[in-house]
Amino acid sequence: MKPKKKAEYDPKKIEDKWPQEKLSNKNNKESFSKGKQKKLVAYNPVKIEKKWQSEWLTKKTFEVKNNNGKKKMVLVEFPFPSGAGLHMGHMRPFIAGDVTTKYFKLKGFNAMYPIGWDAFGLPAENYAIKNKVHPSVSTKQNIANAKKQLLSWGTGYDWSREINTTDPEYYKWTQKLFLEFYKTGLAYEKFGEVNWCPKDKTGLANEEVIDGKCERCGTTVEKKNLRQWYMKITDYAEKLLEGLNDLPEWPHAVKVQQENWIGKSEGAEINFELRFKNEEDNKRRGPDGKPAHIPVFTTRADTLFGVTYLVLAPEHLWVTLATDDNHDVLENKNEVKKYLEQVKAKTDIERSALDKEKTGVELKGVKAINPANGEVIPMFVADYVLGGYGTGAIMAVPAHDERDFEFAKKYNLPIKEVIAPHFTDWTNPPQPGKKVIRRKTIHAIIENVEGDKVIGIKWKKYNWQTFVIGGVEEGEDVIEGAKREAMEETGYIDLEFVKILGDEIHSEYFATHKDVNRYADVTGVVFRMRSESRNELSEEESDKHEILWIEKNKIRDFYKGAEVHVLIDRYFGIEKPFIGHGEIKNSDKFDGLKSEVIKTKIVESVGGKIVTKYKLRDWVFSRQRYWGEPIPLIHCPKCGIVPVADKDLPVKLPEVKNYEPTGTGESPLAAIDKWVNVKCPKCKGKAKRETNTMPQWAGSSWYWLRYMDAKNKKEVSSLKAQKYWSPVDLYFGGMEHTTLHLLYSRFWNLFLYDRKLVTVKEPYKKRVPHGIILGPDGEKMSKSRGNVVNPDDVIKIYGADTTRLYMMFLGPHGAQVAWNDKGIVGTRRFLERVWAMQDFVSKKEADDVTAALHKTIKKVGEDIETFSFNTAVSSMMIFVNTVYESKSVTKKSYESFLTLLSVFAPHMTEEIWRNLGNKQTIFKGKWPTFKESYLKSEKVTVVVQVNGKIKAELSIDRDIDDEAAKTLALENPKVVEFVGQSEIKRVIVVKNRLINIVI
RNA sequence: GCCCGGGUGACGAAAUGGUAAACGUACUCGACUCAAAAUCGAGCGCCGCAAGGCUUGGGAGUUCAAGUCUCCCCCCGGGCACCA
Repeated sequence: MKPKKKAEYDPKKIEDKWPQEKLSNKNNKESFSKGKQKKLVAYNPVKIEKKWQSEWLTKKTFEVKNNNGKKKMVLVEFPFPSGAGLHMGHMRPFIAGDVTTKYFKLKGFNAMYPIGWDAFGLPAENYAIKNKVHPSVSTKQNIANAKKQLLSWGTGYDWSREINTTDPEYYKWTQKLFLEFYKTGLAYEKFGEVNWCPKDKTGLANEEVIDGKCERCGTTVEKKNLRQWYMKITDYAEKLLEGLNDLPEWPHAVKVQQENWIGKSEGAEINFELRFKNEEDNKRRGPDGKPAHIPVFTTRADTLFGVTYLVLAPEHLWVTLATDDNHDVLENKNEVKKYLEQVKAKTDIERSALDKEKTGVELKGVKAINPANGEVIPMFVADYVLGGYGTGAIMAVPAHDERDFEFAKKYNLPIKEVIAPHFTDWTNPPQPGKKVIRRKTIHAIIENVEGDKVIGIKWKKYNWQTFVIGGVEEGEDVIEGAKREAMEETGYIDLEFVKILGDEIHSEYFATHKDVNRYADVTGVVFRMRSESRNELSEEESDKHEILWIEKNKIRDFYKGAEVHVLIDRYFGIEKPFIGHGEIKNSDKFDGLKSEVIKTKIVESVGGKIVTKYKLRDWVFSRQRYWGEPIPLIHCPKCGIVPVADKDLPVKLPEVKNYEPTGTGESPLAAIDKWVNVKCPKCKGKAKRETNTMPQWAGSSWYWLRYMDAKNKKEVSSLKAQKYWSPVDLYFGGMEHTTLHLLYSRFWNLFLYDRKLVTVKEPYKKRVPHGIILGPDGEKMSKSRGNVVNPDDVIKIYGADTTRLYMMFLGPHGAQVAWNDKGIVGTRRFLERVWAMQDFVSKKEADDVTAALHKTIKKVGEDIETFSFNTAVSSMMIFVNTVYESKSVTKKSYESFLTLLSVFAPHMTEEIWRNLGNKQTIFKGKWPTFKESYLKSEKVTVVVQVNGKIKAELSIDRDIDDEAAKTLALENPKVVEFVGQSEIKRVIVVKNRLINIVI
């Protein structure tokens, strides 16, 4: 544990260092203003920012209408309004989205930037309990506060579309959509073991358990048997996976993470028949007419002949039955029962700890039969096999699976190889079109007399380092061949054969010296020198390579080829399972075939079936808490579960005093008799409401649809509105939601698409993840660490424009960065300089300024579209620096520049824009266009290299032809000096950039 | 262990295979000032008085040319983790 530097952030301190008056350019106005005329008023963000914020709000500057030209919809994950307010982590994506949307507006798009409140959930409820206010009250306060913050940041949200998941007018539709799932059978009730957070006192979905801990509060999750509602997300596993292919603009990392979470694996189910000790048991037939059997799931059916035992998970039904009081097939029933109890006592984390030694117990009295070869094999129960995946039973192939190997070693079970290792040399791969020659070859390891070193061959021509290698000739066996090669290549003649290193392995490569592709059947052979007697090496041999003595422990460093590691392992007596693919052996009629291609054939030959499995599990959709959407169902003793009628939606949360979680697995709503007891909508008899509520993720699973049609009283979101706005063009958010909200909402959308309630399959065209903002100490911001920086404090000191700009300048949007005030003065200075440019406005400007402006227009536009906000800011700084060289700029250029800057620093640019005499807001203006012709200067600086090293710079005319450039370069005195009398082999000219002279 | 990102000055960082360190911070010097701050101007990777040489985590390779491409290794961040 290294000591961590404590956070040093203290707004007070910074205020001392940078008090308002120091930051404002009280004095510098004199130094810039050319004396005469009126004096420029100092830049004062406090005054300016408030003024424009309220004007934009009252004039509805950022509100958009439906069906109003080319659209863009920019979404940012809507915030949870916590008691602590919005933090730096919110600011980053919110400002990025704001910059981008404002840019689209100026580009002429009807660009929507909506916002709302994801206000249900545990934190709100816990906060309310702690502060002894009703969550509905605290939520209202928190929202008001967060809204104030957002406005003070200068964001351009469309407030006419504001939503709030806890508003009955909103959750009415959440409930309606839930019923849609229910009616289609995709929401179902089940009693069973679920993840339970003892602190939050509620069940959790798989996605909410991270490293065995509650995603919200970090408490270790327990298992509890409960009645819960589930969403059948597994029905959509394939569609969720396939849909990723339709999202070319999503980041690779996000797609990979979702793909892993869905965890598709294609394999086979194969039945293993059982043999009992008692013949009577063997005659029994199951309901399917078949003898007793265990189906196993495997992705490596090609290794079926290598199965040496079977393993069942402790939760496997067969184990449960075999150990109950009604059955008596096991000879060691008590031992097995004891083992099951031991397993049960372990937590999930203990069970899955990787370094843990594998345990298990043989199921004595029962055997399984390998359907491929009829071998009778033992059966085990062991907790390295999971009950919840596949069939809960595996066929163990210790020769080709690490876990099985480990288990087999521990319990002394047979290990049978069925695949010969195969390697392709990727540094020197087989070349397409070349002939493939298959040949027996040898790798000979020759030990010295003392036995502490072996011979290594260093090839002079090919940059290889090998053992003695070579082919086995016709009529020789491998030992003879190896001995012959060894003597030829090394000259040593007194060699004693020691051993052969196991079976053949296969290696494919391009044999450069023979110009063919080699498919080598390699055998490792070990010799020991009895004496050092040696023949003279032929000249041919000694030209080819030199002989080195390698210490045994350095062998691996000397010879690095992958296939050789297997031989070296065998040489040192290290046993390892081979998990790759290769040639099949010991497998009857399949021998000699490639393991990748025979899976299906083996499965067919034993009557198995090809199946696909997913790691994804159904989504536990109910919570035993108060502050969530009530599930709109009624339990009737006669009619069963009856959905609440549409006209009776929303089912409102009852206003109650006591809403603390019970911890019994029942929701606090269950105690509210007045609310619970209702009439059955069907038979009108006595019935009870469902008392579980929906999870945190319900309201956010469809919220973007509501933005499109926020005021609709009749439906969730009209298809007409959706047709215009869908899909969401850009979705800013965090990586932490990849397998939570982002997956859940894709699932809802895919389902609603199938129900024809939405118009597109995938809701978000492009996902833009941001790196998290760390505290000044480089650690995750958290109250307990005391390194939380409040954006409001920063704004108070520097102003919103400076803070926004710095937030964007801090680093690449996708990378995590530590919030550090160290550099923020730089962006403030930049804005001061932009402000002071008001004094530079004149009729003329230098050509440099015009060129710089056009370069900046191009760069800022491109950078915003690729979310490279940091470099957009720096290019604007370069422009301002250029203007400061000549201290004059035309009004037109200044206005163009202000428009670029306005998306980052809206307040100040709006203020100057109006000062310049514009009557309308800058945001009704137009994004400037650049002229290609201004981007190019007449002269360019070209670098002259000699052999790749820079020797001189030339200033030459743009686009002059290569020959002319070459001549100029060769005439340059510096170049002449370096080239001297040397012969010039080549000259490479890269237009307008570089000339490289090779001598 | 596997899968994604990363590793570049004192620091945040930039670089279609083509001048490494743009822009900003910090620092140094100069101007202004009685002085300081602010501001303006200049400098600022390392070694060297200089000429010049070296430099993008380490090692190899491809190329006229590598931070960028290929292979091996080390380190940091994130995700998954006995998924058969």
